[in-house]
Amino acid sequence: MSRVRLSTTSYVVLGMIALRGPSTSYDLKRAIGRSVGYFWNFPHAQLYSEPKRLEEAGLLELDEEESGRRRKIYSITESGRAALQDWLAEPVNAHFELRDIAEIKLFFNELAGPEDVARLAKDQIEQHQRRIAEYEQMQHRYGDVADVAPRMITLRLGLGMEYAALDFWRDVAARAERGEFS
Amino acid sequence: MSRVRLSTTSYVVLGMIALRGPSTSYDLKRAIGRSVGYFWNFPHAQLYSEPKRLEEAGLLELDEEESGRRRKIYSITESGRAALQDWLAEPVNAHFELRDIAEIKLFFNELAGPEDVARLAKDQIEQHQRRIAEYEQMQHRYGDVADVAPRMITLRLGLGMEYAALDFWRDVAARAERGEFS
DNA sequence: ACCCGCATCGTATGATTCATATGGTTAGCG
DNA sequence: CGCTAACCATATGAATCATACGATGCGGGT
Repeated sequence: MSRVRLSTTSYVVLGMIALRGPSTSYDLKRAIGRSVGYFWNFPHAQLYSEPKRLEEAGLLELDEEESGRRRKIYSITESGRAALQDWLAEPVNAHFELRDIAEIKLFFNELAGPEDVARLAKDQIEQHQRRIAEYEQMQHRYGDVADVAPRMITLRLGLGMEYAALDFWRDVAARAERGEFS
Repeated sequence: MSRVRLSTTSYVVLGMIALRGPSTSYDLKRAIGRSVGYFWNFPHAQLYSEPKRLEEAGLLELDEEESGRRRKIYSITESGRAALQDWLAEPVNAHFELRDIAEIKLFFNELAGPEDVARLAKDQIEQHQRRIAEYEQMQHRYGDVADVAPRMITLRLGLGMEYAALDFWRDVAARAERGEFS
């Protein structure tokens, strides 16, 4: 029950367990992969080490499966829930962070060949179309399942950004076509 | 001139020096802060260690100021330029990555108080308005300065994403108003 | 001329995070 | 009943990160 530093990752773990109920690391990995993972990346190894830390801090409670794999099942404690709620109530002063290699390459277009830019744009268009299809399928499947609907709202933002990106890269492709990067 | 692993950061450094000409680490820090920094984040310390690495690998050339601070001035070598161009020609198979704390908190809205969501939305609206103003000012100032214009194209994507986010959070704020998160 | 204060500039540090490789386990199918 | 594909977990060293601190020099005021 010692005092520990909680990172964003910690709160995602707490939040996921609070939403889903008792979960194993693997459960978390899968649940996060289809949701929060889209706007906060995790190496899965962290989903094994982090719950352990949180358990040692008294924010999670550990239970082991009786048989089979004897997997570790974590559930949230009162003080875990309290920590989470405090965090949710805290103001967010940060702007989102983006890491986009494609944009970097485009920024350096002066140093690249014109066919490089065309290729880049084409690939990005495909990327975003794929992602849009993914999101839309989720929207379609879970959009009006009552007990998950409140979590689906972030999908709208995901889609909005995807469409913005798609439009942009289409425009870049058109410019490349017209020889603007030569 | 040993073989080293080059990261995205490495290429940004190479690219910046290729664009700007001979530069000190501090120059890089500033130039990146107003441009590529918006879609790839750097702790500034890396802009001191990375050029050193690249110099040891023969991709940059080091020159020291004669007087004063004797700052280290880096310029790109032939093999540096070649490495950069190879990278620019490589296809990008990755989708951009996002890290957005606000979205995480919204995802967990079921666990938070309704006034938390309203507050969150309000803050995000301000964040994005501020960022939009920033971008638009850049657009306005440098939009038709011939020698930097080709680098300004990424601004459009930045703006597109900002507007998508702004719309989204306005919608969330309106929903909060209507009591949808209670 | 000189000195003071602020902006400029640079580096070291320990803590986190990360990618990746490797190794068990189990269900279910043939 | 044995085999294989999917499932599950951890260890490791490298890369990244935030942050704190230290140094330098320019400009203005006296």
